[in-house]
Amino acid sequence: MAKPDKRDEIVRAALELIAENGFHGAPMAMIADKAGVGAGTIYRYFENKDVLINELYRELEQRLLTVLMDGYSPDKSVRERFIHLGTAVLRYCISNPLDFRYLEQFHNSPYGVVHRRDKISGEADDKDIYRKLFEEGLSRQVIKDLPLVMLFSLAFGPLISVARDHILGFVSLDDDLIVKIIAACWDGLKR
Amino acid sequence: MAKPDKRDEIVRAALELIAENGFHGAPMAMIADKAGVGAGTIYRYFENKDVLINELYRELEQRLLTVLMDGYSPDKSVRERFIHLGTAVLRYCISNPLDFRYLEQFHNSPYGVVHRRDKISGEADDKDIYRKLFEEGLSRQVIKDLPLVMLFSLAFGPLISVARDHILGFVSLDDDLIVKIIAACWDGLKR
Amino acid sequence: MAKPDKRDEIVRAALELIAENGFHGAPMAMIADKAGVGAGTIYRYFENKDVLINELYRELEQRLLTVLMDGYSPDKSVRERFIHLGTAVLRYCISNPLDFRYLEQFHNSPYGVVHRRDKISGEADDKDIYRKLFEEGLSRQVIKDLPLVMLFSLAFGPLISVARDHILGFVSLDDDLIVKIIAACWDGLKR
Amino acid sequence: MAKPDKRDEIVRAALELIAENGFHGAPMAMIADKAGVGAGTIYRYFENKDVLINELYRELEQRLLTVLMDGYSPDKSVRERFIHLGTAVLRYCISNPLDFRYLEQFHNSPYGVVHRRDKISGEADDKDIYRKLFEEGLSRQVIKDLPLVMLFSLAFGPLISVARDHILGFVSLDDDLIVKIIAACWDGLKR
DNA sequence: GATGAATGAGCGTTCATTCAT
DNA sequence: CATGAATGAACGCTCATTCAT
Repeated sequence: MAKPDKRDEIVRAALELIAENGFHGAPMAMIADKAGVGAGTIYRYFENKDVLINELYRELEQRLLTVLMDGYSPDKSVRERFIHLGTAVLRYCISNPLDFRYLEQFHNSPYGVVHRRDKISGEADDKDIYRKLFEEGLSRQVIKDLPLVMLFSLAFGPLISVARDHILGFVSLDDDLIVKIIAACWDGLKR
Repeated sequence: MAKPDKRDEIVRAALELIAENGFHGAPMAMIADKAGVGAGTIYRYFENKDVLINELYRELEQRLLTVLMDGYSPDKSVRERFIHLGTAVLRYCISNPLDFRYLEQFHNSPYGVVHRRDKISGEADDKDIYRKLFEEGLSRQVIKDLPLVMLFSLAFGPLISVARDHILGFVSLDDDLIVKIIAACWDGLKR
Repeated sequence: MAKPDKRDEIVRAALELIAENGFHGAPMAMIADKAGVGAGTIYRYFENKDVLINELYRELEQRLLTVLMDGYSPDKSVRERFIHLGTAVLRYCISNPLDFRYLEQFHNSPYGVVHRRDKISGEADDKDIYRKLFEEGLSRQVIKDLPLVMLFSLAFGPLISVARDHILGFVSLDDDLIVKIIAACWDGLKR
Repeated sequence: MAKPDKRDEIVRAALELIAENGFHGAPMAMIADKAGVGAGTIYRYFENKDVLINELYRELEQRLLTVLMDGYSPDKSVRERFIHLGTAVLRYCISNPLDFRYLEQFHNSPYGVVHRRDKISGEADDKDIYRKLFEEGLSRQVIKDLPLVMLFSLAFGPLISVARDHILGFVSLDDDLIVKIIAACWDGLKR
């Protein structure tokens, strides 16, 4: 295995450039430059730009999942768990704006669609915690009887939107507002 | 005067290609081709690609606004008006998937950010109906006391997410689900 | 014959645009616009852009020749005639900067080379007066014994250079300087 | 470090094509082709076409300056120095016709005007030798009392014209004629 | 393994010219 | 005759990818 140093630098550089400038505002040469490696070196670690983009996505997803699971207790009520997760997501996005903007770019691009399709018969990941939580909520009849994907929309739609507004400077989220917005999302979900 | 025929064909082709492939999956030559015109012809109607993209956006926004206003009655309750609007938005997106995907691409791009910033001191448009509605809801104390932008997130976040899922085939929205999701959004908003 | 009005407008517009912006700063559409005619109309009067450029050149050459001949008396001495011509040329260039700049552009372009080659076995024109004058000067042994083309260079080189400098604002030619520069040219020529 | 080989080939190709066909008769693709490199390669060495054109100009100017200075002795008389310089210029132009035609194209274009304006508060270069020479000639009262720019015109105008005629085949300059034309220029300048 | 110079297809855009009206 | 909308070849330039060193 090649020195992970270089791989890390490439990934970091790609994250920063793509988050700030979008996929086509981040040429491979610029990524290489920012990473302090030769242009050709990127291709030792990633077959091509698409692969780099997808692997970077997976890494960020993993980081987010780790944060979500930190302090997550399956013993608490559905509502409490929902609030734990929502708060964690929002705080993560706000304190890691590059990660958030990258994830957004990814989702709003052909990559995102492919990715979701691939996941219809998916393995365990961040969304799965939610899936289990929602399924439990459904069976306990504490949340609305709607298809899972719609519950995701109800839960994530406002969060993502609000996180973007914060990052773009249209609102300034503090702890109070974070709590309130998540409570509001819960109001949308709960039966 | 130029036959508007050609302008229309260009706009239609651009809509379709950009909705399906994103801005950089839609080269001018391809748009021209699909529109059945010469490459240079586009430039008789639009100064450059940016202008084409922005004008197309404005046209779609206008169409959507028209649909929203159809049957909108300021005399009804805040809740009823919210449901009218939400239903109209969702129905429009579902029956005009290209429009919806175009609007999404636009919003999730530098164009969209610029557009929003430009509109901070904005004139009457579709978002303004919502603004007025929310302000009334706030003053009547029927919706939560949150900044306007967050109310937008609460209202639109789930709608957009759900519309996308429908278009990508992840859910199949029927009238029943539409009513339910909008009711859920209302639950998120209402005090 | 078509209304000469339009032809004149086209020629005038072409002169102005080409003099100010060069040949490729003067698209046919812009010339048509400035001339107040349709783009296609130009092609009724001139087969193509090259023809327009060449005909315009010929017109300017003719105008200049007329000015040169005004008050020209074959009876005066070679020196006096030379000074008459030089003064006339310089005054013309200074008071018709568009004409001058056009002529310059023309000479310093493939058109100019072709034009000169075509003229090696040439008819009567402005240069011919000079040719006769120089031939007479040679036979009278009042000017240096050099090939004709070199005499032209000695006579015109400084004039053109000085006219350009005046138009570009690097010198300001007044009557005194005009007289002096032409006298200097004569010093270069005379035996 | 890139082999300067390629840069040289590009420069040579650009020189040849532009000298022969003018700036717009020398598309980047054609230059690349003639240089035996890919179209994109040019942009590794020159930011854009303008930069290529200007750098090539500067290189030629430098070469010419070197030739001028070779054997130049500030101790000789103004006349002798003038003749040294003029002879060197003319010989250089004649034996490097591509250089000469390139320099001409450059001077007779917007580039040239910008270049001259930039140089009004200029550093030492080829023209400066002339400036010093003329200033000395003025103070010694051996050359005519005219503005510097006009002295340049008197000195260079005929030289350039005669060099062009030679290159286009309208005269054939030999050593004898070179000496004579420069002597004639001196006659024009001297008091 | 690492490099970065080289590549060339592909982009957005311009403009001389044509031809239906 | 006059028009100007339409054309498409050609331009300057970018960038993902390759490969000799």
